[in-house]
Amino acid sequence: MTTHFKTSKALKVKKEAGENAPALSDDELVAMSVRELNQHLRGLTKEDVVRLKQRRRTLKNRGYAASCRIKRVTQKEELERQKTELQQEVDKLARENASMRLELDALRAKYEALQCFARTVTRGPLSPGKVATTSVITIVKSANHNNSNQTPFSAPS
Amino acid sequence: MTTHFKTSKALKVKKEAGENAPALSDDELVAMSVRELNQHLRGLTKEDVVRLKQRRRTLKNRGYAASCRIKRVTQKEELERQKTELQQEVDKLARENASMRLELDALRAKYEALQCFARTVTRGPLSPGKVATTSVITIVKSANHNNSNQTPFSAPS
DNA sequence: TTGATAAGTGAGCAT
DNA sequence: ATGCTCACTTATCAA
Repeated sequence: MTTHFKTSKALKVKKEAGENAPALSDDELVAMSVRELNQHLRGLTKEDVVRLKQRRRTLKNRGYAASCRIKRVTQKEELERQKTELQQEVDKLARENASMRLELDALRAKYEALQCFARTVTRGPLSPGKVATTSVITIVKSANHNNSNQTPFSAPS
Repeated sequence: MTTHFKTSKALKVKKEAGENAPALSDDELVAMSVRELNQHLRGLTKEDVVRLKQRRRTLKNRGYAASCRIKRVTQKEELERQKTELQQEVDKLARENASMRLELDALRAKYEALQCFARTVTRGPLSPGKVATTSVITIVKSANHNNSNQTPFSAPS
């Protein structure tokens, strides 16, 4: 029994070795752990061992190269995404800027008109007040003719 | 003589053919025009011709691959440059925006103070004018206490 | 045919 | 040993 077992074992190992090597697919070989690999390496020629290990390394390298390319395009896309984002922010800020500039100019005009009126009133409260008020209203209307707000002394929105 | 010449010629041609092929450096071969190449191809085996042409193609491809890599990094650098540029523009616009916002708020405050004064004056020109003026000046001073402009009715810079 | 590019291979570096 | 990246080769596509 013992002898039989040993013999059959030895034969079996040899057989497995001879059958396993070609049975290994690329996917299996590359996914295998080192310990698993060593099991499959038993009973192989030194040359075969080297060959198999080299094949594994090559397969691994193939995967690394693919990762490397994917990483490259991903980073490029990310860069372009950030660029688009920044461009949108620039546009938004520029719009805000322009509208604020308009608002500022309009307020300046209103302020100056009111200032003018105030001077008139404070300088000569002797002249008829009705006339002074009417003249200021006219100035304000012409200052922001395109805007809706035509109330002389309203708060600046 | 003739025979000698012919023989020497023939030998010379063979000799040149045998010497030219290995004499061609990669740089020479890759820089050569098609017409120049054909001259060097004379008297070569079909196999040698194919081999030489293939070597030329491979060398060219090597150059193409190098261009491709250079282009890749150049484009990436360009993208990063544009990104930096946009970021600077965002910063600049944001600063402008903030300062305009301050200016707008200050002007609004000044405007409202003046408005308040104007209402006082126009509503009750019966009360003493000197008192009303003094009170407005106080308001304006407290409105922009950190700013330099403390003249009551000056233009808004 | 020429030029460009994706995929695969090996060299070499770093962990 | 493993993973990454560069330079090169090959296959393939477009002009």
